[in-house]
Amino acid sequence: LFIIAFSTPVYKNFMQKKVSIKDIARKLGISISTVSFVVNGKAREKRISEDVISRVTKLVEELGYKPDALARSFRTGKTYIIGFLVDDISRPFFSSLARFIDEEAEKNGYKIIYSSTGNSKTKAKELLQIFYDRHVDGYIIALPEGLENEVEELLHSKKPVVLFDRYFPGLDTDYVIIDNVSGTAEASRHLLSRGFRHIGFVTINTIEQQMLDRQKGYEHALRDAGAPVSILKIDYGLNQPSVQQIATYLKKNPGLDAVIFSANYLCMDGLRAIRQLGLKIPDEISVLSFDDFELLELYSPSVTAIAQPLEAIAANIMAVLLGRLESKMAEASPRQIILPTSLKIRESTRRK
Amino acid sequence: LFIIAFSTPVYKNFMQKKVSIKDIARKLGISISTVSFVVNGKAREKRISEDVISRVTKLVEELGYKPDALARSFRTGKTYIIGFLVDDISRPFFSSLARFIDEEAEKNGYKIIYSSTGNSKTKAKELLQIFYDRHVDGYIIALPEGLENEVEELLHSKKPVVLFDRYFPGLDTDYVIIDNVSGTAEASRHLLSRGFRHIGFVTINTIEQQMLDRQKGYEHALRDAGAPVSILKIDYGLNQPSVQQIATYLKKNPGLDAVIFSANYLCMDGLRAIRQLGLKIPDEISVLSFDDFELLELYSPSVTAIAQPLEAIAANIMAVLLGRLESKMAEASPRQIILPTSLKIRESTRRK
DNA sequence: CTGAAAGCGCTTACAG
DNA sequence: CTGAAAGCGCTTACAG
Repeated sequence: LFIIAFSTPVYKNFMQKKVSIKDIARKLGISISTVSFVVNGKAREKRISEDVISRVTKLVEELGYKPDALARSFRTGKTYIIGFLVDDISRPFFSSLARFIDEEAEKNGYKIIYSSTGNSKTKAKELLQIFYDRHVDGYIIALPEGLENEVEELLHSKKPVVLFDRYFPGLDTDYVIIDNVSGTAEASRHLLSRGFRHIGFVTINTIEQQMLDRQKGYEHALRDAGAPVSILKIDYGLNQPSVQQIATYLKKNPGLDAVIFSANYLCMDGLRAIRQLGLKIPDEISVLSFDDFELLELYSPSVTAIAQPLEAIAANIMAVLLGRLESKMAEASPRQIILPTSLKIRESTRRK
Repeated sequence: LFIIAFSTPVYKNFMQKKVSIKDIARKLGISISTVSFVVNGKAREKRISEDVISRVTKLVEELGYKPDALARSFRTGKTYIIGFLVDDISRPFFSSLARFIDEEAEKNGYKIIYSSTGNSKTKAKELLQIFYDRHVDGYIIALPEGLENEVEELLHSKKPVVLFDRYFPGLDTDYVIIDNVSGTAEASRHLLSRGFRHIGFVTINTIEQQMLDRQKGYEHALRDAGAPVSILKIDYGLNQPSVQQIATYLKKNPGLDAVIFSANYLCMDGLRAIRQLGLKIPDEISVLSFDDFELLELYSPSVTAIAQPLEAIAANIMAVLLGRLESKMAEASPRQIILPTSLKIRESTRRK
């Protein structure tokens, strides 16, 4: 970003007025243009003499001059801020990504501002508007259902937009997702290979693409094996809490010997339901979760899970975004990245 | 913040040039000063005629004019950005706070940029510098060990600084913490009242005030009851992982009938150690954790925990910070808020 | 009651 | 090889 290493912490010198480009120019008896060129690494390009370069460099270091970020942003329109829009930053999946993404951004001089939509379409629109108004340089978005049009319009702003977690088949944009179909297919085959035949699948009643894909992987694997398919679609926001819906489902289907929860919050509720019913895992029912998280490894028995490659997701998001920002691939066609999941086999799916 | 309601999403109109204050002024044949006054709600104060006010207001709405955030920040020095510095944004405690804090900030037109120090003092200094360079309006900081001087210097910048989670006794600044001493004291008395006498305490080898306070509460309660004190101080970053250190401690102290883990990451490792040793909770050993999190409620048996009032912490942080930002209490003396914890009694501390 | 103008700290064509 | 100047879009003393 800057070509000069600034070692002096500047906020330690509040008392003295902050140094501006004018100060440097005046003290050296040269113009601010020249100082600007040197500071921005355009000295050679502008053919500034070696002598002037070194005098500027020296004084800049001495006085701890840094171009004011606000003035620069105002002038150039670049804020070095990236907007990160998620359902809920407090969910482990998003907060883990937040950590990795921030670290990657950091290395390139960017900062992240985030916001949680809480799954509200209205809120999501407002937040995108706020990001836009604040001139973020790029967007990282877990696309809320029904926001396809807004995101499409955002693309006209020519700022890079990278979707993740979900995508919308009709949107021709960058995205980084995981291979949901293969993830659940592999998990289903794992259960089948361990002798489970009556495998239930718990999902939510939605049109979200990633949830549909997960269901598809399960259905395909079971049909290929000639095993019966049994799906519970939870209605969120209905009067009945999901723990109860799952408990009812399990009671009504006593023949099930395994169940796949298609999201970690469903698995949490599933574990609660199973505990309520007093079922033993894995002897009475085998459990498998989409999206691994700390609890599953620590639970007794530990729970088999389809893990998302968090670090790889973050790395890919940032590689695409930074690539576009640094205009190495500003005009390249959309990069659509699908990462493999990995199955963490644990005690909850022990062979019958 | 703005007195005018802007309903038209502006990012939907990329094609047409963004409207500036000049456009409004030109179209109405008045000066930009007048437009500015009206837009900033200073019309009455500046005694602008009702006629002009309504004409400006109308056109502003019609064209969807919004003052450019970047220009305004540059001019006024206010960025409406708050810097949030934590150990690790992916930890549930911090990410939950991040969610609440963002929501509160949102209501007042502020955005949050965050950074994780990863417990590195050097990193933390750099990050504070970056926040400073970006002209954040305020700081919310989980004070890293050894950064007291830097934070003290930051106070000279006259931007509000609110510490949370930890504080440094010598620093006369705003902070929001919890009552660690009472938290562990209450927890200890709970165990004693349930018939446990040999209660161990697992903490880390640190000078962090909040960890010392937790230890103090435990020690006081046990001494008051005439019960023996037994403390394990984990050395983080040593060759031996903490799970092993805890397992060794438990093996060497077979007389323990309960153990308090003074942080949730210690409890996680503790649960792993207990599982390794094959000890039954709570029959062979009772477990209690400082800092509640989802896993503890779901674990079998569910684990008793000292819960921090996350929403209250966030609300208090923001109340103090926004109060200072809106200069209602710009010069008031430091607000030092200590919030009570609450004990979530669960199966892991069932009476012997 | 309203406007002309300075200025926030930069970057960048343009001129020489 | 370097400088004078315009301008980014605002806010705010100052003048009338």
